[in-house]
Amino acid sequence: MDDSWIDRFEGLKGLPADVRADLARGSQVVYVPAGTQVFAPGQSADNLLLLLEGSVRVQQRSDTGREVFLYRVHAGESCVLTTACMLAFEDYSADGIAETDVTAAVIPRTVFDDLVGRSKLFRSFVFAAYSRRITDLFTLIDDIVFQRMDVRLASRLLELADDAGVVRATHAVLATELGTAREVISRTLAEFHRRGWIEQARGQVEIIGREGLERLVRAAGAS
Amino acid sequence: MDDSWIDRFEGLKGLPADVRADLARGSQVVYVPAGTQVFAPGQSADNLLLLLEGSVRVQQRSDTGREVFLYRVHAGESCVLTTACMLAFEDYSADGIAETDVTAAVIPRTVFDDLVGRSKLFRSFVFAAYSRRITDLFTLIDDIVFQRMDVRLASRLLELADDAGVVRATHAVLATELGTAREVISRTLAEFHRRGWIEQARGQVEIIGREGLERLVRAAGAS
DNA sequence: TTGCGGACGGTGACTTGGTCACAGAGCCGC
DNA sequence: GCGGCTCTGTGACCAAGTCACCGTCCGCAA
Repeated sequence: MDDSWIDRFEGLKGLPADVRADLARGSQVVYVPAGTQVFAPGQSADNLLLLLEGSVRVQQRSDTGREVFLYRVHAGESCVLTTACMLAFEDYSADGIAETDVTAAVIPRTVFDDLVGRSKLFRSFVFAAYSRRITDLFTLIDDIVFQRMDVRLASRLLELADDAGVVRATHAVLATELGTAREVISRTLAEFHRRGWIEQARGQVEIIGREGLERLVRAAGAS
Repeated sequence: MDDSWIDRFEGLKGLPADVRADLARGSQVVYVPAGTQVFAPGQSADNLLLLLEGSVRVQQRSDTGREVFLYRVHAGESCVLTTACMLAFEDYSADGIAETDVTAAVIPRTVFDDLVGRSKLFRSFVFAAYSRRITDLFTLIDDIVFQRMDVRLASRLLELADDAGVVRATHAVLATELGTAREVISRTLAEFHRRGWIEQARGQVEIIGREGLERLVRAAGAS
């Protein structure tokens, strides 16, 4: 039984041997190709996911058919918000979509519940994950309400850029990430380009004036 | 030892006698006058609050000094989001303010942790509370991003009105509730008045055309 | 009683952001 | 090289947030 993946999670390293063994035995490592819907609203979640590789985006579909990006789960993190709904036997109201190919450890409801009951350390792990997500949601709300779009876009570009400073995403994708309209992204990017901070091509943005973007973000004092 | 308050919580009624006794013994019922700051950012929460009477509003203070209303905790509910931060030993980033006089049961960290470990039912209670709050936050975000202000205001007025259809709140208060500016509230209320839905007086709004407001809310298909 | 200060509400001008409609430009398969 | 797709750009318009300022109401103290 391979349990080496457990060590990728900072909060789980110190698990006592018996708990660790039960976790390894009770869970299963799965592979999910990019684009898969990992969980969906109305489908009650029966498993806790711990991401080993890749990333999952979590978003809320609104009545009007539009979507808001809520947060992103990276490797080494857990999609912990589903657990509340899982244990409460309530339906989840958000979508989870694999952005890249994903490997994850799947922990069934019963195993999870047992571990939470038995191990204080596992409890801390779970609640710490909650804490982080919730704080994220709070700052998201704060951003949406008070932060200007250009600042939010600049900050997101810096975040999404690869080592070469290139962001591979269409305007439409960036728009849903920030919960705004495509046109707004187009206009703002045009402005960034006018200031010599970026170059644009179909489906990608290249950052050529990092300092300008960073100055803009800093001037607003956040994120 | 008076433990009758426990029965006010639907999810705790079925607790086994020993767990129930420990909960009653380990916790304490306190009285807090209106206006008290129940918890504050930067002050790590050491207790879980279960509200018996009154209500607490939870809001986030932003860097810019403004505030967003996040949610309201009513009697019979718990302020469960603090628990994550409590167990994770992280600082909470939101304010909690008693809107009315409040009586609440205070459960210290250690007792809470013990109960979560021991009782499956208590676990369900906690996670169900989480689930509800998180879903609330999701719909809040949804509202902020997609819903028109007039709809949100109408819906909030209906929610806050007492039996006589009167809402006691200044425009400024309504503004922070909805995360907008006072002027917007003033203008929107003026419009509602023009349509014969409300009467206004200093510090209060009287609903005289409930149907109009309800129709507006329904037409937008939400809340 | 009057007068003062502070809280509350109203308003106009302006900026930002979201919506709508549509047009052109790049990409791909056939 | 042609249709059909996706992606991007643009102008007009509306909704909402910001700024500046004023009038009004209320409580209170001289």
